Amino acid sequence: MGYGGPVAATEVRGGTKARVLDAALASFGTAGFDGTSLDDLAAGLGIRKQTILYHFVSKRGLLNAVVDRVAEDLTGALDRVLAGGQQDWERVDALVRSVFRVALEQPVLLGLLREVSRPNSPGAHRLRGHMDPLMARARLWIEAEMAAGRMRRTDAQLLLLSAYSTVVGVATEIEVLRAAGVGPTLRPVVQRRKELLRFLRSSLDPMS
Amino acid sequence: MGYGGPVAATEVRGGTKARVLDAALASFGTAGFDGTSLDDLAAGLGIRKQTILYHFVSKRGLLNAVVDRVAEDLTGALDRVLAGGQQDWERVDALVRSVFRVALEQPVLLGLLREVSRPNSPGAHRLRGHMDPLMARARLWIEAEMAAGRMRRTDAQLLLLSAYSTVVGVATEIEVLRAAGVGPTLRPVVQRRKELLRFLRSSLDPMS
DNA sequence: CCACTTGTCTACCATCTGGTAAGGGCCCTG
DNA sequence: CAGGGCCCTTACCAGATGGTAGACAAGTGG
Repeated sequence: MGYGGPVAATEVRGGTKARVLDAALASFGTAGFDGTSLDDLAAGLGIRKQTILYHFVSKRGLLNAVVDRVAEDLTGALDRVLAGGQQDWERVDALVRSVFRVALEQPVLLGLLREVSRPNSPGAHRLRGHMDPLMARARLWIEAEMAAGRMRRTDAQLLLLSAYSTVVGVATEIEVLRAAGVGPTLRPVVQRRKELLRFLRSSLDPMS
Repeated sequence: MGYGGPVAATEVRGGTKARVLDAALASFGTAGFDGTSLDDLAAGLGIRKQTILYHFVSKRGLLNAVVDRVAEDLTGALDRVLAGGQQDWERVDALVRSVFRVALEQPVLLGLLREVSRPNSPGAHRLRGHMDPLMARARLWIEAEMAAGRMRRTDAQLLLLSAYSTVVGVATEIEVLRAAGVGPTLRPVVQRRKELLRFLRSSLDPMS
């Protein structure tokens, strides 16, 4: 069967489940959920579709697992930043830079985020389950800062959502650029980061 | 059959073809190409799927027609602006405002644009066929302005692609906001427009 | 050594999909 | 009124899709 027979049955050659997860992330992020067939996905891994279903029960289950992993990656990166001791604006700056770093290191991750951000998309609900607490937490922090006079008063939620969609929009930008045959996409992405930081600063910095 | 029988055969009640086109635009833009089934689309219109295929030959044909219509709408709006006599920066400003106006009036249009901007997406190629000449035209104009010293020197193509993906990104933003239950989306979109204009101005205005 | 669990496979299925073939009502024109 | 084009329909199909059932190999623990 290509790779050399059934092998040791109990999860050898690098963890089938993890490999499926990676491939699914890439496929969902580029071809979309509907555009991904379990048969093709399995074939690409030298595996039968039923093996995928064994690990993830259903296609929806696979999507949920992928969403969970992505959310985990992102919140992990954010938590690591929050563990550092930055304050006020420095913290905002560090958070933004961290998210952009993750995004650049794993573009597929952004692709999935965009795919799943579409309303009525399966997985949108699942993603909200991860994002809502994060957003609420950030919102409370910002509002506390505003109350303490360390940040300027503004609509915290709208600010956060705007920042979020900027990040997701980076996925679109990367794809547009690649479609147009433009090579290294670093510069425009950095440009976006700069814009976002300026936007946040001009909205939050008490020194206008 | 629901709406009251076969009716006058020859295209009555508002033009079946146009109605299909509208519904397809909405469905492709929200559910995506793969996520749209001709049966469902037809059912939503009180029509049989074969009627759709009669008018558009195939699903791909339908997508192409939808892409063509969207491109037509956009280029039409742009041409109308270009017919006006603005010069230099005023022309850029008017073009950006025009595109954003169309985008706000027909959000579905943006949805499709985003869907189709995905590489490997069917329709991506078709869209490029419409966009490339537009882009080339804009690029030549900008470069002429730069040569004449009326605009600052910069990478025109990258600038245009960045502007384009900003507009497409608005679709993501609107969807994110709606998903979060935020009501009127006017303000953030205006914010994006402002950002884009500032970006263009700071890149192009010879008076730094 | 046997019972059990785990991971993968083969076989099969119901449903849905885009698409073809063919027919029929309606209008226009000769 | 006969013929043909236009619009939409019913009937049907081949292929792909997600999912179920069951077998089989290999490791694990008593």
